[in-house]
Amino acid sequence: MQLPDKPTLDGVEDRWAQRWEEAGTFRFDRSHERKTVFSIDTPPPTVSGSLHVGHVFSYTHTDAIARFQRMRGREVFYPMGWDDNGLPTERRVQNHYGVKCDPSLQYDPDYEPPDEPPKRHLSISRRNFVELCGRLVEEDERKFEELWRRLGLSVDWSLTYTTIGDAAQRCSQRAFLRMLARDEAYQSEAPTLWDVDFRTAVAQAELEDREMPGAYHAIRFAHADADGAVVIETTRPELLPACVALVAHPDDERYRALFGTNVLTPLFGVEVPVLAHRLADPEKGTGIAMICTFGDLTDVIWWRELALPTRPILGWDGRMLETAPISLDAAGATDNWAELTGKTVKQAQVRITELLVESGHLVADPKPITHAVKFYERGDRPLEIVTTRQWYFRNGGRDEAVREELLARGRELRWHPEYMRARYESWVGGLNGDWLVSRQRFFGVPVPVWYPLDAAGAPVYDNPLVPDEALLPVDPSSESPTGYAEDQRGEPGGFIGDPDVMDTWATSSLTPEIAGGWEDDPDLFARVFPMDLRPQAHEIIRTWLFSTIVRAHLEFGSLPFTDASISGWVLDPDRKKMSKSKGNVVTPMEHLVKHGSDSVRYWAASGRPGTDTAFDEGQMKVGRRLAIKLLNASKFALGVIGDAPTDRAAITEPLDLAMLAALSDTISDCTKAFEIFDYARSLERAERFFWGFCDDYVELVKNRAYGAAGPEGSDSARAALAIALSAIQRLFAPFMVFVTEEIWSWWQEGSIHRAPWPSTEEVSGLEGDRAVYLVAADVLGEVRKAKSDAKRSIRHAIDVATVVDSADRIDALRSAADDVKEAGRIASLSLTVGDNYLVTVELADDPAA
RNA sequence: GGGCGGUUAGCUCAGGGGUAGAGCACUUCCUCGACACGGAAGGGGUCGGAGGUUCAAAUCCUCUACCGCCCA
Repeated sequence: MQLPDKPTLDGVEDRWAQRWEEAGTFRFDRSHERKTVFSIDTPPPTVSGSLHVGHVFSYTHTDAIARFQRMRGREVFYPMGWDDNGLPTERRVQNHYGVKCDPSLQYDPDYEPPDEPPKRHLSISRRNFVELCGRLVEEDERKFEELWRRLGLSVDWSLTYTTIGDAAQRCSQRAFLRMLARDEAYQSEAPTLWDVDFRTAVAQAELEDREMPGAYHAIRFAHADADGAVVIETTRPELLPACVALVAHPDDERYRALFGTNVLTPLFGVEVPVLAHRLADPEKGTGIAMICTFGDLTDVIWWRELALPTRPILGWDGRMLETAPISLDAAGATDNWAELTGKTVKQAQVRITELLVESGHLVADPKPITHAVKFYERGDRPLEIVTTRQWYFRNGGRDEAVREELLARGRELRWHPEYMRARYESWVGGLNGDWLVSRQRFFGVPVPVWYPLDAAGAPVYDNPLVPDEALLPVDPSSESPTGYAEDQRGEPGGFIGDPDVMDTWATSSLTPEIAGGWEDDPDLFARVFPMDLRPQAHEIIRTWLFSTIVRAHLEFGSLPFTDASISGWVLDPDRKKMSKSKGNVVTPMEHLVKHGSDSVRYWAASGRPGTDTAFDEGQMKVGRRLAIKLLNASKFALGVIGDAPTDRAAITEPLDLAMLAALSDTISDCTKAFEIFDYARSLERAERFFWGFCDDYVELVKNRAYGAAGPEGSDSARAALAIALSAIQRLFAPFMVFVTEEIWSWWQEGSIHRAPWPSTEEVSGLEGDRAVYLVAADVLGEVRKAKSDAKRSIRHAIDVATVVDSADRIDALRSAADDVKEAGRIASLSLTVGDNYLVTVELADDPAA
């Protein structure tokens, strides 16, 4: 045993992180069978910028569970992944280097970005752009790894994967091709939600509603074959040239007579029908609406169900097209159209409103309103709807049977906490279409198909050319399909590559398959899949969790993991969600340095599963205090235990046996809590026992342990202390990973993180009457209180202490009377049976008597 | 509009039929053979509100208010 003179927390993080790496403490041993493995489907953090304290929070929860399982004897498969593919990285690269991607440019192998990002972004080729993305994410990933190591995550760093790496691309493309072969992936040319800034399609899962100001514009449409007019109200007058019909509710008496008649659009004089449809809301505006292709998702439904023509007016860049989709024969129509072309939606709205005023078609001033508008969650402007060819995965959004199967998977999965299941169910229940997976972006996994070109040079989309799985990953924009030469690219009779990449979720929904080496390493895959645990935050249940279940269900007919543990958010001290835009984001490293990693972990582990938790430095200080207490209490207890061997058979004192009974209860509580992934409860139980152990038990027995009552009493106390201390250190090991390793190293061989989790077996047969510990602690507390009330030192001697209590408790106390007297410096202890618990104390005149 | 969670001490939160708890903050005291990066003690709450079940409700049930989130 080697005890430091002055124990300290200084430097424990660096010292032990390095030892763990050298010793391979957390290396996954793949020789274990599936049933002894505990595999974790780690969330790959998005590598675009910096980690924030919310990451530290949730990853600490997972790490505590990983360490518990490891100590319980499971071989833990705990990889780290980096989600580097996708838009966040592209955006970061654009800003960091001041560049933008132009796929029409040629690759420059010697390209170097400017030292200072220029104000006006430089256009570079797709391949150069992707290379810059790769360079930047490598830097970010190094910083992330440094932080994770400092935090003490027990990750096996040799298993690290990235979502843009070859293995992930191969996995993602393979899964795509298999879905294509099973007709679970398909193409469709259809109206699609579109972000005009990113110029890409967006999926339902990536939408959010934002309350935005708008205005109802009341616009008069003249009847085509009769006098008079009908007034509609719209928030989007700029879509007037895209109008294909007016619509009212079939039961709406006001408009019934108009159904089947035609009206003329103002400014453009296009004849459109007045139709009936149940989705027209009589309460909204004037109760009659114009249908445009396309203003919103209801327009899409109307367009489809009423079989209306398509009149697109918006380009992919969100500006009004050059070519009108309508005849411009009507008077003034050509001029009016010319006023709009090239304008953004916003500019067009202003101009068309002016034109409507001039022409007298705007019947009232616009009425300002606030309404929910759909945005891409990362976007800055409202989504538009444009018609494009896209790839979709069937996810139950259009198929009731598949939806039911996925709901059944949600019920099969064990959720922690249980109530999070409701989020999954409401999301799956509300799906309104299949999963749109193609993105018109660059830094992602390419859609692995080509299209043959017919004799006229037009792509034959119905007959895509697919690569052999052995050739994956492929990049169709730089590689040619089997049977074609590169010089046939773009030529009639040749081919073109699909220019799109897949949605980042289309790849990250395969993290269990990527990390587990699906098809690349079948032996590994069989040992880790389905995973035992998916830890993640609640905000991505609809995206990551759901999509992962979809993929595993379709590919394997199983869940991708059996348990999901859902972490909450970190809120700022005012209980607001932390976000970059609010400027209240806390960067973790400074707190790891300031308070110590164990202290920050303690704060994180105090957050109950699923519960949003306020960022609280106070709680970190408590963690710091706990770490120091562990240090000092261990040093002291080990000093008392000494180098002489201890023998559990020597534990005969009732107080020692009572303490061990309480320890047994604690071990049992902590274990049960961890088994249901309630790390916070486990920590709280361990902590409660530990403080009582220090305040009461150690105080009660230290004199006896030093030999005040002879060798037998000392041996009993020393052996009990050794058993308890060992268990305490291990109970805290999943949380206070550095300090527990430190104190374990003073007297034990090997890492505490590979030591067995405490078991009630360790104290079996040693559980005495719990009441002895309880009563002794109660009385000692009364004695302390008496001294404190009298403003005397805790060491002040007592002439006589009298305890009145029930017969049972007096009996229990009698068996620990000598320890109570020693700890309280009580000369005479008088025990009386009575109805009302009472402790009275007579302080000695001489404090040291 | 439907659903989920929350409301307990000044603050942050635990507890989930049997005497209201912890930490922080506050007050007072204590250097005592681990611990001043400490320790002890104390003050402080009609457990959001109203009904109900029960010998007994912070806890179970119903309604309700407010906060947050999910979905439409």
